Amino acid sequence: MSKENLRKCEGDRNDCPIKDVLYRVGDKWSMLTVIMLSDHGTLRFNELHNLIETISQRMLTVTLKTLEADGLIARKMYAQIPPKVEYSLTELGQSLVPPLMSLYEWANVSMPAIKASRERHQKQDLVAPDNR
Amino acid sequence: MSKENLRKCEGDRNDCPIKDVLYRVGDKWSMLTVIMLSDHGTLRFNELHNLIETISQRMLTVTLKTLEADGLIARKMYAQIPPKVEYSLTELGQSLVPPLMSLYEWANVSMPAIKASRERHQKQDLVAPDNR
DNA sequence: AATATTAGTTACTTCGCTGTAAGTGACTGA
DNA sequence: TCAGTCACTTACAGCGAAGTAACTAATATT
Repeated sequence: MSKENLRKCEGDRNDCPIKDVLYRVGDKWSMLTVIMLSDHGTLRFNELHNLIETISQRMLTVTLKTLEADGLIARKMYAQIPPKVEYSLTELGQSLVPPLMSLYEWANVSMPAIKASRERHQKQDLVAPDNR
Repeated sequence: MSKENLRKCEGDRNDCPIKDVLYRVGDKWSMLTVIMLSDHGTLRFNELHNLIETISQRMLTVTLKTLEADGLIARKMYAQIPPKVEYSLTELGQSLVPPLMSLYEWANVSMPAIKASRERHQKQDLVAPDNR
């Protein structure tokens, strides 16, 4: 059924749903942000900034902007000073959470095996420095 | 249950399973390669190269190397000339397919809405070029 | 002698995502 | 008058992933 679609991935950027989804989901901060909002419901800018300790202000605004432009999060600002802005997941954003979680669970289960495999390969490289 | 773990994502690189999985899965060609192998079972280098039309030889070898180092694919080479090398998914690699597919299905369902949202936002920007 | 085949390697460049640091606006409270 | 708050913006710099193009080994075929 979806096999026909998969073969389209031979093609370029926009025709390939796999590239699509990776481009949307594969950056450094989007998924963390989505998950934080899924976890806490609604958060203000600085609350997000505190939760995702290592993100810079710039990257947080950039991330929030693209997520909002894509309709994954909703932004509600209050006309008051100092400003107050609240972010939350839209329905579309919430629909991302389950597939994301399944990837997350996979990572939790599989990362040990992956890291073990990486180390095995590193050792092999060291053992055979290859005459050249 | 996993909430405790999620909060760890505040921390840095190696402690965060979400960054882990994105780093492993979020590059440009790895997932396409995994899915092609899941779809076709076993493939030779040039067969993969033909299936993923836009990948360069270099990126294909790089991608295959890291996937192999991480234990996601198996590489079997035959001692003959011209060379023959076959790639296939390991069990670990196969375990990645279902979560990947759930993301892929999400993309298929949600991309239209996302693209519509993007266009709506573009228009808004054009309508309000903001006096400066 | 030249060409084709397979599975790569090597050197180099480019692109864009990400990070750093400083500045902004509008108002409040000391 | 000056610092503080909140949610940003802007300009600039860096680095690593990705791309390009040419080259290689070893043999069979013409």
